[in-house]
Amino acid sequence: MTDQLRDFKRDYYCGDLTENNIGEEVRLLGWVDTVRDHGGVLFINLRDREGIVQVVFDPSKISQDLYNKAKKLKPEYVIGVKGTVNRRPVGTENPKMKTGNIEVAADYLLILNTSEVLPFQIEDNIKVSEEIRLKYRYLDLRRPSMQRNIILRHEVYQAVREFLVGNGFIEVETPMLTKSTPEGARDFLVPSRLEKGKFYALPQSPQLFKQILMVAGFERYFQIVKCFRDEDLRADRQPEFTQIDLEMSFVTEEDVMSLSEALIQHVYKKVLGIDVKIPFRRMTYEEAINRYGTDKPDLRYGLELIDITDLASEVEFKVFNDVAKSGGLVKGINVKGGAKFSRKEIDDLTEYAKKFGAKGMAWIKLENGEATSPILKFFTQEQKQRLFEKMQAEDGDLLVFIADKKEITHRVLGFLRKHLAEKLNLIDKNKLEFLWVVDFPLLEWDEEENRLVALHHPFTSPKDEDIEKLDEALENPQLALSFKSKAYDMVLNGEEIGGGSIRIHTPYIQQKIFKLLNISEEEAKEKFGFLIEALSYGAPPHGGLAFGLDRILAIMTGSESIRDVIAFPKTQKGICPLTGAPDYVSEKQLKELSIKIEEE
RNA sequence: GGAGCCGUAGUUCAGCUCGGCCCAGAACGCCUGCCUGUCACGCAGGAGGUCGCGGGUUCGAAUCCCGUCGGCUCCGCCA
Repeated sequence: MTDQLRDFKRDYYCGDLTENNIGEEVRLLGWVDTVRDHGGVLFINLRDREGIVQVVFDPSKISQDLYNKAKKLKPEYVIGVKGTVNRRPVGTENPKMKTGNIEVAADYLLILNTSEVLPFQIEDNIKVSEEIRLKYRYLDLRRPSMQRNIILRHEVYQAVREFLVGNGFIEVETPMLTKSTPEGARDFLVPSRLEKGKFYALPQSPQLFKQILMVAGFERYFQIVKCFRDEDLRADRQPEFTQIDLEMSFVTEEDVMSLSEALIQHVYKKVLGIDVKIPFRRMTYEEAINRYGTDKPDLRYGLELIDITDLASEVEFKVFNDVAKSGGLVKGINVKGGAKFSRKEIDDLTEYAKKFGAKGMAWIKLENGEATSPILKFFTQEQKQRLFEKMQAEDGDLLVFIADKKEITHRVLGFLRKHLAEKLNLIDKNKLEFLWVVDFPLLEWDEEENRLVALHHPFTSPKDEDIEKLDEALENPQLALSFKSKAYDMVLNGEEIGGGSIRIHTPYIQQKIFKLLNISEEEAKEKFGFLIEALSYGAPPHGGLAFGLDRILAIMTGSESIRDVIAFPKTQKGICPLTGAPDYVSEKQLKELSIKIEEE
């Protein structure tokens, strides 16, 4: 039988007790962390949210009943203890514990609940599969490191609110049951009971609502909000995730960026005490792709891409030559110190490159004053000289090259660069390299759908100079591919942690963009009619941004995956091992919704 | 849709290459006893396993083959 709590109240959290409490009688509540039974004196570590303190049951000083009761204690029993805070006897202090100089001599014990034997121990640095951790998430979350992550998350919410409210932002909730939109990610659908055959969609983001709030005249909106995308999962992608969403009226790109970086600076200072320097570096999309092969470069290390297409067009090596002359791109990376790689390691790099679409990878090893390579025989002495100069090659380096269509060369080298940095341990984990990537293309060509699609989203404003060319582009879609948008991404250590844009705020430009995207007038009206209509009633110029809160937290806490900063995440198959969701529902429920399950 | 790694006591793993000495072993946890200052307490003893699941090969399968399920990482996908 367990005891009732009745009027037993806690005086302190375990971790808050200090030497200043010595002599005080205190009541504590918490979980039995560990038990050390010496046959005589019995020690337990009592744990609550704020920490751990040692509690002593000394049979020579307490009643037989109390001692016998204490003997029953096991890990994770929930107890209340009354006792006196004492200084520990000289020589028995534990410098590893925050409360290691004191202990509580118990004279009263409540056993409020017992615990089954645990599937894993409640401590950090345990090796347990994530599956088990997620199934018993309530135990996993008792571990100090997980408690820290979730509490840090809470502190970030507060810091965000503090900063944004202080800057005139108004927090508004937007609907979770909303309308499916054709562009973008796959929607999660919710069947409507009252409107048979119709479906709500869970929002991929509050994009349209926040724009409408600008039309409604709120000027500055924010929300910490769940978003839903029914796409495949990754370490940094969950089907439901949290955005810090904001939108402002009468602003330029620069206004949104400077406010956003100030927000990040505030959060880092407030939560981690870290000074982040602003303004962040700005880099155009074009520069990012050319130098790093990606639109979210990790600037914590070098390994930049070097263009040797000109030289490649002259050499006899057919692979280089053909690519260079047919409008492709030949680029290389100088892997400093890479000459120590074995032939096997270089072959592995080639295999890695092939995974991302490369047909092969050329390489030159510079070791002991000699150059080893399968391709150098195609180079004249003078060409070699120029190549080494361009690559800034020295003894001990490994030069790797990819020759392919522009997109593939960049893509492959972008992945290779990251892979090499990890392999060579070039990444300083303590560094924070923020940057803004700006001047994104407005549109890109979708091979599958055979039409132009928005790179960001279809409400993103083109640059002013391109707005003037919209009519021309409707005649000649090729021209549209050169358009730049007023979009910007915040990148931290090679991860996109936020992105946004200045939006289109007039109905006629929005309609032209839909036309460019080959969205018919009927479809545009059906899907986005309310937006176009809203824009026609005095919509102010506006723009905003959304941060991926989970990703920011993963970086702040040094977590490998965003699952470690989400209280109840899902597995890669979108399953919640704790609750067993998703699951079948009753025939009755389906019938009410007029839904029939088709057997495979 | 595709690729890779993994799946063996409650947990983390070893055993698998080359089938039999394995009706499977270690550590931690658990149980019992002893132990009056420990804090990774100690000491002695003990319990605990559908080797993910199904099928096949074989005299014999944790081990080889096929299929399947699950977890993780990645590609595609994710405005």
